[in-house]
Amino acid sequence: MTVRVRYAPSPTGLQHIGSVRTALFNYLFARAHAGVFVLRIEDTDRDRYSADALQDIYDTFDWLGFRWDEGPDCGGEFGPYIQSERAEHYTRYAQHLVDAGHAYYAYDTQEELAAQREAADGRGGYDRRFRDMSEADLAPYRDRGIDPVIRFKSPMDGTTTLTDIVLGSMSWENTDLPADPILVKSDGMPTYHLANVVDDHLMEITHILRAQEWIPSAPLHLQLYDRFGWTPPQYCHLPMVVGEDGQKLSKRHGATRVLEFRERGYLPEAIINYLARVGWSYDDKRELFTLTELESLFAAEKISKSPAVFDYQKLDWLNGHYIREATDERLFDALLPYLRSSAATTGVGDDAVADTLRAAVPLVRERLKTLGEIGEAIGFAFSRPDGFDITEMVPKKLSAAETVALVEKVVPLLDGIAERSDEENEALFRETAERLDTKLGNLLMPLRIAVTGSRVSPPLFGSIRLVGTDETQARVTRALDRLRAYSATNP
RNA sequence: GUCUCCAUCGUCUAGUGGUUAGGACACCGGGUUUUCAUCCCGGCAACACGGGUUCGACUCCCGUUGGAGAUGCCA
Repeated sequence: MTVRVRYAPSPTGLQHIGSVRTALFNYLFARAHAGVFVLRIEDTDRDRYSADALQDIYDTFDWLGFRWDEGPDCGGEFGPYIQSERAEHYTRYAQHLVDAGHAYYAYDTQEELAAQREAADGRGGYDRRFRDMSEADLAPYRDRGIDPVIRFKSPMDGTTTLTDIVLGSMSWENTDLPADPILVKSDGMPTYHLANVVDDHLMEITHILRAQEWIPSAPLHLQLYDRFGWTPPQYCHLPMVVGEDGQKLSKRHGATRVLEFRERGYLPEAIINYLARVGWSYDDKRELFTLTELESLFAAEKISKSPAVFDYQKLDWLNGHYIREATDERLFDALLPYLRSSAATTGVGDDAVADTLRAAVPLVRERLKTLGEIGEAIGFAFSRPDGFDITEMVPKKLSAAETVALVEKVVPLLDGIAERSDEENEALFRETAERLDTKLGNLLMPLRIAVTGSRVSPPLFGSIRLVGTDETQARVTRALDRLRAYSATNP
């Protein structure tokens, strides 16, 4: 039997990093077993439906670069793959359950249910009053003019046992379970419970990999399979992804929406590599995995049971790793949009930005954790840094006057500096430092500040090449003037 | 409250009765280096607690504590 798994998001919100982890595990599980990965849109909540959310699903996976084998956009023999287009199935099977005496119509008003819930002190407790009501007793309720729901006749004794691939076996006393959950809402739409069971069966899903938050509803699903006379799929509940406080990951922890990670400059391979490792491991050594490698290495047996904290720092490290590993062309293409939209390049022509970036790629690749940092990293190449504190130019253990003297000696070396190779420049500055009996750093740090405006920058000679000889000389001259003025008033 | 699940360094984790409890991120030192970063080397740091079972428990059982999820005409 071929393995068939599904990712079944509901288009009510933007794709969350935790949901996508579930999608990834499903995808990898399918690939590792030469199976089929299905995308099914669970849009049975008409109130919360959002077209943007639907589009976000497609955009997210386009970006991440892994796809489903069957789905609304590519079809498949088990379609349609959008639940709102499958209404006939749910009503048919719900009616089947009613006819077989496993479900019934209920005519409660929202107010009555709210009152019951309050009386039960938040403990659920539906009173099941329509469960076995006679036709005669039912009549007045039918005339209330409200659209009924269909409720499941949940068992009132016995136990239900779930066998899970990662968690093992767990059992519930049926009396502890919610009383007669709703299968079909008053608007005629199925609830998740009915729709998911019917669809998973019809679509011949063999394994369900979903987050542990679904565990409490698993017994209901099992009971439904039983009433339908179907064999349930294998369950595999995935550990939750939480924030550093152990709570469900949310906005206050940082980015949670997947495309937000793209906006911040994360590479899809970093996201995939990171996500694969939260709640799953390969062995006691390996951290780096490509999607292709994961497709053959993934094993459900290695999924962990306990919740995992989303570690943004580790993601940063991985992202830096993949940035360093990218080819120049790839990195250039990836970086360009970030640089263009950066404040550092406002008013700069597209060609000029691209030319500068092309030259800067080798300079920044080992210095970036995210693509979004590019503007900050080479902003000095686009506009003259004027705001810096002039005392920054003065190296440790030197006075302002001594620094002025040193920089004056260096100015002649600036002629044609951007046209010389790093090796030539380095040799030149080393000779000079030796001749002046000072450290190389004492020559270069003041220059670095003058040219880039910061003590932290890409390698000096490369940075100077981005700026050009003329502009470098202008910046140094200007900084030197400021330093002289400072030196005069602060002897 | 009730039900269910979970519990190894700060974090992600390896470990399946006998290990100096391993790796990675982060952090702290050191080296390379024109700053930063990269890279290399080193260090810090964990089996929640209490009972059992056993010759022997991080590993098995029970309890406690802690955490999480669920308790919807949302998924």
